[in-house]
Amino acid sequence: MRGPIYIVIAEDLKKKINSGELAPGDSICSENMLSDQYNVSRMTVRKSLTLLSSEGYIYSIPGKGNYVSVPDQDKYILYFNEMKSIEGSVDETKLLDVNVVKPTAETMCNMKVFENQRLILVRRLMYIDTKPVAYDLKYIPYYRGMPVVEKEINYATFPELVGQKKSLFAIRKELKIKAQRASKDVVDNLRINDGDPIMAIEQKLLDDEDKIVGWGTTYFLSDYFQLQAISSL
Amino acid sequence: MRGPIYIVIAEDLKKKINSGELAPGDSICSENMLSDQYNVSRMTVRKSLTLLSSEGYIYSIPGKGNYVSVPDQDKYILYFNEMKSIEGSVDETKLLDVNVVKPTAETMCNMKVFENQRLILVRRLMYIDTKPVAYDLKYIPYYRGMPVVEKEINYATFPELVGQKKSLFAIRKELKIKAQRASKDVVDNLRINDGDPIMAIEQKLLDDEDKIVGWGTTYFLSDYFQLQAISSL
DNA sequence: TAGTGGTCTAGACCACTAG
DNA sequence: TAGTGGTCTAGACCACTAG
Repeated sequence: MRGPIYIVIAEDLKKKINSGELAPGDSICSENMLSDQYNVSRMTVRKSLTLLSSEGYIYSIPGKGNYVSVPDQDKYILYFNEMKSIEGSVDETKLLDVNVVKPTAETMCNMKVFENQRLILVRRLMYIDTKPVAYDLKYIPYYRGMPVVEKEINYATFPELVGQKKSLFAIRKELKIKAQRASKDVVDNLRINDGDPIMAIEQKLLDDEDKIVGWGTTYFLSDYFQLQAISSL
Repeated sequence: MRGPIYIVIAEDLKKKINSGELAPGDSICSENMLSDQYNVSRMTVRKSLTLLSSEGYIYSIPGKGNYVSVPDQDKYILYFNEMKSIEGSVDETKLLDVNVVKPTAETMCNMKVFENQRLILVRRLMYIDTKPVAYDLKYIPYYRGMPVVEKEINYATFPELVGQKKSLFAIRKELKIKAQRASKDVVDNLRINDGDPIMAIEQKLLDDEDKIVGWGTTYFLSDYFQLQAISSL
């Protein structure tokens, strides 16, 4: 139980919250009371409370006091990387082709672009033991003079493909995860049977101005793919 | 750009990181230099840096300095609640049955219990427009004298079923998400065709001593189910 | 040895809450 | 009006880094 005092105070409060002694909505001793109890300055108490607040345990109402939060039961941390997500990891990635294409109705809608805009379409296959286990389609807005270097594309994840200019900090990502029957395109590329179950993960990449800088879907053979998530907090 | 000075300093640094002016690994001006630049006390600068650190933008090496983090590209925030996750939301939940059962090989393995332990098995169906769209199985360790009140179970989420004693803060959860063909049990309950694609979400609940306090799977009709996640940071 | 971040103090002033 | 949390200061001492 050694270490900085502010950690000790924070741990003491955490214990009370975890045990249920302090329930969601309950108020916590005022900062002045805590600094008396622990015989520390108010700033040290505030350091403990700031920590607990940033971890989601408490919140404050200025002028009133600090209170125990209602834990967000539905929030999870998910790790996903289309190049690393496959059980046993991918042996090989094969770049099928890179093309500049006209937008379809689907891509126009999803990427919010007009008919005259051109898109780069990158198609890849991931293999385990020479067996294709994932099929990957990615669209990136095409601008005149953009270099499309195939060598760089092969092993790059989506943000790497897109974020050459901007800092990776500035790129937001959204995932949609669904189970579905394999479509004809997927059946052909993964050499599976019509209607086999597939895990489809759609990725959308947005820059700091909310412009869509990339959109695509990875189709995973369901037997080779599983996502894991853990509760945050 | 008004507001507390420590927020201004933090936003200034964030801008430099987002624009790429400060790249991952780069060192940040020392706390003393920043307090000179902004004409504030070192404690105020430290407040800015603590904020950026807790948000994942920077980290510090004591004795050396503060540095820009390598952003965790693969980390996402996922919201999931088996009672609210269905597109258009569930109209009705039907409790099929609650039974005290002997553990199977599967539950013994997943819940780390022995043959002599008994389990409560709760089976539920979720409906939209009288159509069953999700089938839910949950196991909870049974202890003598445990009340099994059906009324309370019907609309409860998993943590609510389990966490009556402990604080909800103390319960950790793990999800496994996979696409699969419907098994016979699922086919029968959801009244679908053999082999239809299903999204299976397995939940494991652990208490603060890492004991497994609940385990179960929800099988969603894939047409009615989609998960969304957004990049954290 | 000079500089760095980590911890802690004792004070100040503020806006806000609630009796 | 007494008490609360929010911001900020000017100092102190520490262990650590790196020349």
